[in-house]
Amino acid sequence: MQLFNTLTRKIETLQPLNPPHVNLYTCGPTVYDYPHIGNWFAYIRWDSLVRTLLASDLKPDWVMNITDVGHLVSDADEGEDKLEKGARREDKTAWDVAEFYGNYFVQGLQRLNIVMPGRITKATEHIAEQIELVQKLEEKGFTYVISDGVYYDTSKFPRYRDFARLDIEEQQAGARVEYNTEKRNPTDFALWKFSPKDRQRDMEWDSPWGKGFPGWHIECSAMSMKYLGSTLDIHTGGIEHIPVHHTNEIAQSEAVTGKPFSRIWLHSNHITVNGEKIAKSAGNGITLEDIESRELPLAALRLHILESHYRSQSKFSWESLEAAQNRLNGLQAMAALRWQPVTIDRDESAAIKTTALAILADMQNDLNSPAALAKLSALQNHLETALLSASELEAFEHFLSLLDNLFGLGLMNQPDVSVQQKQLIAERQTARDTKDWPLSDQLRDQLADQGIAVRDTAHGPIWYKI
RNA sequence: GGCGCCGUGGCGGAGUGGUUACGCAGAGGUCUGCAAAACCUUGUACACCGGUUCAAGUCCGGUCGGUGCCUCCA
Repeated sequence: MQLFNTLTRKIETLQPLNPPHVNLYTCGPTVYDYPHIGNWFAYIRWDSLVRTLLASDLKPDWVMNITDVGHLVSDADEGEDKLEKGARREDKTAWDVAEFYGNYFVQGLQRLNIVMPGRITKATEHIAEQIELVQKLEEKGFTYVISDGVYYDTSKFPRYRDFARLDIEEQQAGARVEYNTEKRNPTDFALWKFSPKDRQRDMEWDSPWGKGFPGWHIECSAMSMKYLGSTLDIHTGGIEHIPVHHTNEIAQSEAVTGKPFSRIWLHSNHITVNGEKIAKSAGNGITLEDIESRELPLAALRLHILESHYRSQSKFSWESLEAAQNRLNGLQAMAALRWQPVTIDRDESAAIKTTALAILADMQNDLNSPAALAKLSALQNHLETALLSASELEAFEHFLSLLDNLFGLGLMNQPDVSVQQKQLIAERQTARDTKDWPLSDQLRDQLADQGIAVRDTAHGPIWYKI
C-alpha cells in the first residue's frame, strides 16, 4: 500500500508498526450545524482508505473524534466556541446542539455507506485525559498561563514549523487578523481556556488552572493516544488542518512522548461547487437532503467523488452528479448480469480476475480511484458486449463483491427480478418469436412501469433496472 | 502580504518523457421488427512563451489566468 505522506511530501509504502493492525485516526466534525457535501467529501475519502486496507487483508483500528466543545470560530483560538454559538442560534444548550448534530453525523455515515469507525470518541467525554495531557506539558515546561487560558509555547518546540513548511514570521507579518497580544508567540495556542467571568458557559469543567474548557487541538492528541498509542500509523484530515490543527497536534503530542506522533499523514483536498469554494457566506453548502430531494441516490455522490483523486481539488455541479448517476446506472446494469448468465462457450474468468487485481492495485497506489474506475469501465463494456457465461459467474460475483468492498456502491444489493417479472419477459419473447409486435411492445411497457428495461441480444432478452 | 496548488476536448477527470485513460453529453455508422445496449468512426485537448531532450501534457525558467490556507467556512 502506497500513500502520499504530508510529513515527507512523498509517496511512501505503508509499514504498520504492528501488522496486520493499522492504527488510524481521523479528525472528525465539529457538530454545531448540518454538514455539507464538502464535509462528507473527506469522510468518503477515508472510507476508501479503510476499505482498501480491509481488502488488502489489513485490520484498521479506526478512531474518529467528534468535536463537541472547544472549537472556536477561528482556528487560531479567537472568537467564541462554535457549539455555544450554535446553541444561541437555536435557543438550545450547547449540550443539546452537540447531541443532535452528533447523532445526525453518525446517521450520515450510515446513509453514505461509510464503514463505521471502530470508535467514535467525543471530546466532552475525555476531559480528564485532556487535562492530564496539559499537566504533562506543564511539567515539561511547554506551557504558560495568561488571562484567558493556558497556552502552549511554540518557541519551545523547535520543529514547530516543519510540518506545514511555512515561514511563520513572514506569514504573521502579513496576517490581517489581530491576535491576543498576551501570547508570547503568534503561533502559540490554547490548551485550556478559562470560562468568561461575566457569564456561565453551557459546557465548563474544573481544572487545576481554573474553570473552563479544553482547547480545540488537545482533544485529538488525548483521544488518539489513549486508544491507539503514542505513535499512529496513519492520521487523516482535510488540507486546511495542515498549518494549524495538525501542526499543533504534533507539537503537543511529541513534546509529551518524545516519539513521532504519526508515521503517515494523509490530507484530502477540497471540493468546489460551480467553481467556488463551499462557504457559509456563499450559501452553497449542499446537504444530503438537497441531493435526495432531487431524487438522486447518495451512491451517485459517492461515485462522483471517487471519479477524482483525493489530493486534487474536485468540482461539484448538479450536472456532474447526474453524469455520475448515469454511470452508476450502467454499473448496476452490469451487476444485473449475474442473475442472467447465458449459454455460450466462453470463459474469461481469468480476465475478470486480472481486472479485479488491477483495480485493487490502483486503490493501493495512493487511492487512485479514477484509474480503478477506468479499468472497471473497460471490463464493463466487454462484458456487456459478450454477456456473461455461466462458467464466468463465480469469478464475476467475486469481482462484484470486491467492487462493493472497495467502493461501497451496493452493486450486489440489487435483487433478481420476481418470478412474475420473469414470466412477463418470457411472454414477451414468445410474442416476438411469433412476430406479435403489438403484444411484445405492450409487455415491454408493462415491465418498464415496474422499473425493468429489456434489451434483446443474440442470446435472448437481458433485463436491467431503470 | 506570506506559503502552496492548479491550468487537459461541450462538461467532468486520469495521465509515473516515447502508439492522446476513463465517464457523461453530441454527431455519423453497424446491428435491430421497433427500441435498448454494445461496437466502430468523429470532434484541430493538453493556457502562453522560451529552454533541456532523439522525444515534453509530462522536466526547467518566465508570462498570464484560476484557486487553496493564513481570515466566517472542511
